[in-house]
Amino acid sequence: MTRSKKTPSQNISIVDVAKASGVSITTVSRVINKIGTVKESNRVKVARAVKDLKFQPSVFAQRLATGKSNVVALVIPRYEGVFYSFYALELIRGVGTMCEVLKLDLLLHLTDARTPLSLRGVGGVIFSDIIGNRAQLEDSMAKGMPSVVINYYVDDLDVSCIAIDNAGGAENAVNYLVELGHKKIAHITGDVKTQAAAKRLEGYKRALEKNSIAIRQDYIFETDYSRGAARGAAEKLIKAADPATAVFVASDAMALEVMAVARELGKNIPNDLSIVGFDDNPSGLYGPVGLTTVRQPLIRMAEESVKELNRLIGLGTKSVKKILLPAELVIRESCKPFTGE
Amino acid sequence: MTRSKKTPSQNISIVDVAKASGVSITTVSRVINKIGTVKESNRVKVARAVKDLKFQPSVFAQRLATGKSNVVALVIPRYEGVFYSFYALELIRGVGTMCEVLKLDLLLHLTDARTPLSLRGVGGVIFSDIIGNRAQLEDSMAKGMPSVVINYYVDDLDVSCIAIDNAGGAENAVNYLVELGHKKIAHITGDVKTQAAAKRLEGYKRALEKNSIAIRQDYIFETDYSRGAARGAAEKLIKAADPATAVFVASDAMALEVMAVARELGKNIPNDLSIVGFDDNPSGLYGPVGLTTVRQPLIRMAEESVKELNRLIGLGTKSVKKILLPAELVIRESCKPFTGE
DNA sequence: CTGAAAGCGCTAACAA
DNA sequence: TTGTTAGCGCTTTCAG
Repeated sequence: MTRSKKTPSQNISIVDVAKASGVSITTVSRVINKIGTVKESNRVKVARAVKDLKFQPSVFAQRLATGKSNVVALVIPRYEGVFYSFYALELIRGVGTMCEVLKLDLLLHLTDARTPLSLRGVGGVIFSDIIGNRAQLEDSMAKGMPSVVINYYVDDLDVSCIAIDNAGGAENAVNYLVELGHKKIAHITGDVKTQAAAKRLEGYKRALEKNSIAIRQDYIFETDYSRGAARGAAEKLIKAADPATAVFVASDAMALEVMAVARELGKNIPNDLSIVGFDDNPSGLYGPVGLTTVRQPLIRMAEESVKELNRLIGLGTKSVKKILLPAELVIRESCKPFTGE
Repeated sequence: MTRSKKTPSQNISIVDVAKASGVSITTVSRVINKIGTVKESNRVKVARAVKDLKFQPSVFAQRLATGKSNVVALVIPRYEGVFYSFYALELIRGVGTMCEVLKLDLLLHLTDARTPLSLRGVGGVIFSDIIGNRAQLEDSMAKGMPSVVINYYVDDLDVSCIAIDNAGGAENAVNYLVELGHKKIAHITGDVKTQAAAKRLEGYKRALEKNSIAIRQDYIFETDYSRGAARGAAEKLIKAADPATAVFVASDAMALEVMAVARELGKNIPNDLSIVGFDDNPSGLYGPVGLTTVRQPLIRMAEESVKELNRLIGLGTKSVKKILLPAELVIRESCKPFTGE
């Protein structure tokens, strides 16, 4: 069985197109790559042959010849809390969509932080968050690989990054509660191993300080972003001897759980407890009272990261950009002014 | 500026390794590809050179030379309801993890069903569901591309597929309700454009028929899998003149919404309404009463699909497998025997 | 404006 | 066991 033309487009190469259109392969290459210096009549001939033969250039040959790759690797730490989230899906959606637009190939790497990444054949890398896998980032940079980090603001490395202003967003949320008259404001954190959760906690503290409200350790509940942990925290929070009148929760998913617990314990939201979440997860819209929350531009962050990476790949240079996107408060119905004494 | 060795491993080629170890590139190639016919002493020499030089073969050159590609494309229709789900994330996680294990590259395609897929350089394709993009599947098959479809049982095409027994799972769920004594059993469907939702509806009807319970159109509420739609359906269902005593809901996310609505309307779960969901979404574990549901082995389905694709790619043949994975009932607290007259 | 020819880095007969 | 050599399909000088 000789290697015959089995499937159209499978074996059609630039040579076939060249023959069919009566020019050299060089000229065909020029047409493919839209290099202007081709006589119109030839361009048309080649174009028709390409159509007729359903020719699609081999990406491998192209990449081998040019040494360039338009593969974008998206690296997501296979970290329980992080991956199972609204965040992960939004991210993949944003990055995926922008890659389709820019004609980039998206390679997905779900990595345990330990194994070194295989970056062969990759043109650039997007690191989604940095959780224990800083070594992978540094490795990538050392290889001269265009890299951008998202959802993590990298201070001490010369790398492009795009993150959300988590501290600022948290501060807005808490300020809002303060303006409503609350003084006893609790915080249910996310997993503080993530920068996002750590920054939200930081913003919470800063807002209290600026408003001269003492920080009470018994009002801070550390969790891992899971609903189970949120439930536990909520129970403690509500049953406390001197309970808070408002709570800022590090994610909407958790905030919804807090709402549920409150209701089960006979509390009314927002009359007995004001709640602010973080994410602007559409789930927060349903349920009896809309969840007041902090909106993070996740899709935009994801899209920007692809654009930035594309810029870096194209440029070949190392000009680095650090972007912090604002997070904005979205007021719905889960907060009430504090009317106690 | 000449093209000098900028970064180690960037320009190291098989030639360098051959020189360093004093053998031909062929021998190096043999060592890389673990072809046995190499004298041990040479194998060691080459291995050391590879280590020292941090040589990593160029995947492009390899693929160009062999004509093979180990890139797996995962095609997910960019379809609102589908992508925003527990399902999508589990799927990506399962496929992603198995690809890392089998050393396959995972290419993610979020596609609108219209644009023809660019499959150049891809070794095989996994179609997640088929929603309006059957043409893409047929195209892929026509090109002789190893293809497998998941979450959609394809009857009429000679293609491997792995799906969940949605009809069977639904039947189990409804049978369980019948066994509990319920006669008025409603169903809130998912988006029946998806096969999964259609099959669940089918299973619901079949179970009723087998139990000689008349199917009532006013007990069937069609939705699009969204929480908003679930809410609307739940309100109608509960406020109906002759309300059902039990409901089988096509997804856990929706079932949770139904629970919430019921509570808001002063109903007690499970005393006033028994609820069964579908998915075994961990969210169903929290909340005051655990959600009885149908567990689908999503991760397993995802993993199997990669294995199957890998088999097809390796085999080169066209032996097709069609697998239906069982969906099992998980009993928790959201259902009670019917004690009415 | 065009084409010949030299690679890109690797694999796979085929000889030795 | 090993090495020689001919491609894989395309891009890119460099001469026309």
